[in-house]
Amino acid sequence: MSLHDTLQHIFLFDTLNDKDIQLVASFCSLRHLSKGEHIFHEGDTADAFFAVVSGKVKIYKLSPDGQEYILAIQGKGHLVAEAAIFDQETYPAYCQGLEDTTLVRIPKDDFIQLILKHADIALKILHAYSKRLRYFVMQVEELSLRDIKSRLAKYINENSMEYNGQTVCRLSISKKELAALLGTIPETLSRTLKYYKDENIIQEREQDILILNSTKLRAHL
Amino acid sequence: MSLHDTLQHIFLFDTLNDKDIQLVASFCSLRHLSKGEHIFHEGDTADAFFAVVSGKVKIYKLSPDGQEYILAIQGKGHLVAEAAIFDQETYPAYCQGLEDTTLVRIPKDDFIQLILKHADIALKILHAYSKRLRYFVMQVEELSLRDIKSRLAKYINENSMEYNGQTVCRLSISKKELAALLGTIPETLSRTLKYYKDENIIQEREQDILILNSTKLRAHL
DNA sequence: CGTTGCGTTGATCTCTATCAAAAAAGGTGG
DNA sequence: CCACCTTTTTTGATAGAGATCAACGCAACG
Repeated sequence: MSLHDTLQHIFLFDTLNDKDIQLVASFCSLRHLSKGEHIFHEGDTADAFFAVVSGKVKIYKLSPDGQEYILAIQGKGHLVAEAAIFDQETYPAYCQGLEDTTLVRIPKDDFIQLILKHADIALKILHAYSKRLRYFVMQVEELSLRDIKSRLAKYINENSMEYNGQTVCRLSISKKELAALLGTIPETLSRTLKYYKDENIIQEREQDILILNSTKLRAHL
Repeated sequence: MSLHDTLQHIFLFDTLNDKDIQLVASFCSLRHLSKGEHIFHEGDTADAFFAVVSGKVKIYKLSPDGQEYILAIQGKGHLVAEAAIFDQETYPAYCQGLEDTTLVRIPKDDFIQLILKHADIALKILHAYSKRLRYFVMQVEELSLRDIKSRLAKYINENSMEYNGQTVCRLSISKKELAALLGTIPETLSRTLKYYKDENIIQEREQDILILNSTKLRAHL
């Protein structure tokens, strides 16, 4: 797929006419990321943000003693680092590919010029910001008011899908990473999963978590 | 001070000419809030956001069992609920006056129209969003990787000022509220303050915390 | 095969919430 | 200004959640 076609499918730009897409294409570029590769590190100069075309990246921070905390995992259609663009000069976290990933790189300065001409794009990115902000408010709330049982239950609940009669949550990330995403450590995650398994609320099968009793699971939310 | 003059001093509008300020004044209004009074509750329809003119408000959430968590305390010059405007329909938290407070109420729909005409205002609010987002990212990081000693040290450090030779942190909120802001309870805050006092790192005097040993304090960050 | 990293399990320890109660601080009405 | 009541703050004792440390099974991989 060409850059032009790719851009048309990014929600930020999907109202633009052909001529304007052409303009956007003139300053955007595709960036491929192998598994484990970084697009940026915390503290790097933030001169661009990204839209995920395919694959998945994790945004994470490191504590002074090296512990990792995952702020978000962004897949197809998500924006990455859009928050760093209108404020400071540097990225506030690390961004690394969880698998082979393709992104569109959107340079800061050109995008600002675009907004000044197309105010409706400003509204769209404001909308994206609002969603992101709401997500973080939720995170803060969770971390300060909920325990790990509850956070895990929420994760499973929100990431499960109906799959020929079964409600399944596919773990597309490692348990180590899930732990970091839930704000805990692998040992505790393992024990919490065991708790739910012992209570016959869930069951593990390869990459999947089968939900046996969604009522009981929701009771932990 | 008239609404017109007040608006001119809000950073969102400080580049507008007199005629446009007139326009903004036509849809904005002043709102006075007594101590303890709410502007909005979680779940209320979000049809406006606010700018604090004087006083102070707290934005907080309640857990199912009634525990309060303060997301932010906003004083003069800050925007309130700007995040709720471009996304969903409802406020995600409560907002209550900590003291007698005056705010400008900015209705959502009119503001969106304004942005479409003045794209530079879009940039300003995007800037405000970025700052807010960065703040929450920091909060999430703190809550998941730092203990309470560290969070308190950070608070004292960031809210202290030089005051004739002394480094002082004025507590403009109650300790109960400070506890809720740090994501803990008053008992634990009290004990943590005691720890720092016993270590001769700080000293309390009326509304103030005197920093006796900022090196040791920073060592806890 | 040895090595390396992930996941699980067990024992222990630390931090923080909870419960209880006293002390201190603030109002309020007389 | 004082007695009274309410709320905040502090202190103590206890319990529980989750981190840490250590060890082991297991799969992937050179």
